[in-house]
Formats: sequence, C-alpha cells, structure tokens
Amino acid sequence: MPLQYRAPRGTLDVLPQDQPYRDFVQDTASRLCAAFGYKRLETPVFEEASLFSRSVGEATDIVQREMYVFQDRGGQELALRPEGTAPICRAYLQNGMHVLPQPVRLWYWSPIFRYDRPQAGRYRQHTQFGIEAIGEADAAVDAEVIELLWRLFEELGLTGLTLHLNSIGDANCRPAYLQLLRDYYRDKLKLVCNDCQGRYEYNPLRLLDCKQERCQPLIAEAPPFTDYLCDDCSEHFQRLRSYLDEVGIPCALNPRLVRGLDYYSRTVFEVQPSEEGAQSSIGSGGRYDGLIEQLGGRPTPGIGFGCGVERVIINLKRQGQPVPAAQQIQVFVAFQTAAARSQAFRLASDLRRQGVATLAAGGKRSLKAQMRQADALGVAYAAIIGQRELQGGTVTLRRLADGFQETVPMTDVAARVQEEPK
RNA sequence: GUGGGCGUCGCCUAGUGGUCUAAGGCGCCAGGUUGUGGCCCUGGAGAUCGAGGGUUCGAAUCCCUCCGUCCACCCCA
Repeated sequence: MPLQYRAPRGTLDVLPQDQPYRDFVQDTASRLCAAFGYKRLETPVFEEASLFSRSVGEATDIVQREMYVFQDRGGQELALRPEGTAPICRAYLQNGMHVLPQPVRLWYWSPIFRYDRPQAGRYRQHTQFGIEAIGEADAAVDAEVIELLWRLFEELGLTGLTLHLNSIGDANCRPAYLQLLRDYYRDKLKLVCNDCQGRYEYNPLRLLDCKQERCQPLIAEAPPFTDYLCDDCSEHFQRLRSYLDEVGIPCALNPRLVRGLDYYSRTVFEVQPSEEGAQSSIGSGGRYDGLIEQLGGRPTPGIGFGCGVERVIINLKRQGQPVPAAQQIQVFVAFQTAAARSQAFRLASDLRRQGVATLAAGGKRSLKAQMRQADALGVAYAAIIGQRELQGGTVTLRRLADGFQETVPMTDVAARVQEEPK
C-alpha cells in the first residue's frame, strides 16, 4: 500500500529517538532562564494578522510571502505566528506588565510558521526558543541577553561558534546614514546585482548583506554604520561591548550584519556555526526600542533573541555531541501460562507505583518470544511468572546482561531491582 | 518565487526496454519439541517500482506533466 498521507511539506515528525535532543536543549534553556530571572510566557499559535504586518514590516519577506494567513469562520484575519517577539510584546501590553518591575524578563518555546521553500535546516514549521527583556534601555540588558544565548550554546557543548555583532542606529541617526549609503551607491548602481538595484530603493541597509560575488568589493568599501552612529547610539554600543568583554564573551564586529525585520534598532546580533551552509544562523536577535509604542503602548524599550531549536540540534548531531538518554524500561514482565497473565499485569502496575519503569507482555506470544522482546527493548531485568511462581507468590527475576536469575517473592522485586543502580 | 539532483517493501539498496508474476540486507512476525533473550538456522508477512498520461509488440527501466524530497539562490531560526 503506498502511503496515502505524509506530513505536510516542510514539516517534521519529531520521532522518539530525536526527543532526547529536544529535551536536552529545552531543559538547558529552561534552567538558564531560571538562573537569569526569565519567566516563561506562552502565547497562542495564531494572532491577528496585522500584529505581524505592523511590527515586522509590511514590506518584509516574512509578511509579504511567508506568513500563513487565514480567515476564521467569524471573518477574522489571523496568522500562524511567523516570529516570536511581536506576540510577546502584545501580551506584555494586554496584561499590563508595565506595572511590574522593569525590565520584564520573559522566555518562550514555541512553534513558528513560515511558508518558505524547505531545504536543509529550513522548515515551514520550526521551534524557537526565545527571550525578551522589555522596559529597560540600558546596554547591560543587551549584554545580559546575549550572554544568555551564548551560555546556552556553551552548556549544550556547541563549539566553533561566532557571535556577530553590529549596531544599526536609531531614528536619530539612521536616516542620515541611509542617505550616506545611497550617496555612496548612487554612481555604482550598474556594478551591482539585480536584487541590489531594488534594495537601493526600498531597503538600502540590505545592500550590505548581499552575497553576490560582484557586490562584494562595493560592500567592502562601503561606509560602516558604526562610524556614523549618533552619540547616544555610539555610547550604547561601546558600553555593550565593554560588558561583553567583562564577562568574557568574544564577538566579531560585523558592519554587514543587518536584520530582515523592520523593528530592530541599535543592537543586532547573530550566532553562526563554523560549518558552511546556507542556513547558518542558529540564534539571533536585537533591540527593538520602537516596537511597543508601535503596537499602541507607551514608548518602551526592549531586546531579545530567537534561537532555532532544530538548527541547534542539527549542529549537536553534526558535532556528535552526546545528550542525556531517555529513561529506559527496567523490567519486562513475562508470563508462561494464561493463568499468570493477570498476575503479570498486576506486578507491572505495582512496580510502576514503586517507581520502577516496567512493561508487561501482552498478546499470546510464547515465553521465548516474550524474552526476545525483553531483549529487544533493552531492559535490565525480565520477571517471569509461570505455574511454579503462581504457586509460591514469587517471580523468577532474570538479569539479562549476564543471565543470572533467582526466585524472589513478588513483593521484593522492586527492592531487588533497585539494589544495583544501573 | 528561481535553478539543479533524486524518487524501487517501514529503512538501506540491486536492477537502465523483454530473463522482474521485481532481488538482497536491516527491521518485523513465527518456528528450531518439553518454562527463558542476545549468536546461528529455517520460514513468513511486506513493493501494482511516487502519481497520471504517452512511446513501444513489450517499461521499474524511454518521453511529458504533476507531486514529493534534497541542494543552492532568496529569506531567515
């Protein structure tokens, strides 16, 4: 029978054997968040579509062609969450979190949806772990946010990562810089690739991160934004760098780093593994001081990052990084006669109550087949109940590793199994 | 949205116009006598060769379309 159904294009079944990786990442993230004082906040999978078009930017690819937009039966325009920051800011406003001590530190672990063409490390549904610190403009918060991201990768054991850092100014200095950039490119437009011709018009910052061969020389000579920041932005950037230095986080200043979302201001950053590959970014973020106001709140600064869980896992696997194993079943209860069947079921239940992970045989398999199953499951012990055991209220407890077995009272099984921690 | 590679049992693979009513390995199920696993042996289930159309006396093998998948562009996590 050919498969009739498969997971929708660009989506992923997370199989049992992959679960330990997810658990490892999530447990580590969650522990770090606790250490840094971040509290978990989960928002709905869908939101009003305009929340995203307003914040991320009407002209961005995310909004223009990647958002899953639909109308519900009541005629509401909704969108599957294409990024994590806007919903958190919405929730901050809706729940009056401005009355809490600022900054409000939040984290999330949520599915993200983008209608993209799938390829290595790129999915239509992926998971982002992210944090947001809302309500404080100080550069120390920038450093703290970046530190948490960096520490996450450290604790996961990822190596060979580079932290790219840049500042893209604010409403004060950006217009002047964009003008400068346009002036620089004006007489060079014929040297530049097709895409860049368009970027010159609608998003000149993007000229800087073009990857076309022919555009590289021009980019190399372009004036870096960091030389033209206003005093406030410049000082902010300097303080951020000294904080990072203070806690020993190495970063690479990258004047070509801009981001694809409109709401960013000042600090932007991105972490990349050393391996080549198109989907290099495993975590990135930036400051968004104008976003809350744009969503109808009082002017409130904020900063955060999003981290692609599937990409992190790809890198863990690539590096052969060991992760904590999932819990193993310890005991498999086999039975010999039909009469022992319910005893076996009962024993399994009792063992679980006593904290021993246990499975009972089912169906009408022969004892031999049951033992084979026990072996395949990788359990430490097989508990066998047959005619003899029924008589005496005992079980035959067999240690599969070396075949040692003994008869023990039914009630002693848990203790016996827990004696020798595996 | 653009370009390229690929598509044979759950997984990996053989087969490139007739010998294919499709072969093997892994995995799964059963058995190797009397209450017991791992190795070994035997057997079994499981594929109309991604889908639809076409060429041909004849197609898994050639052509077209679609779908899926992978890779790159783009974008981003």
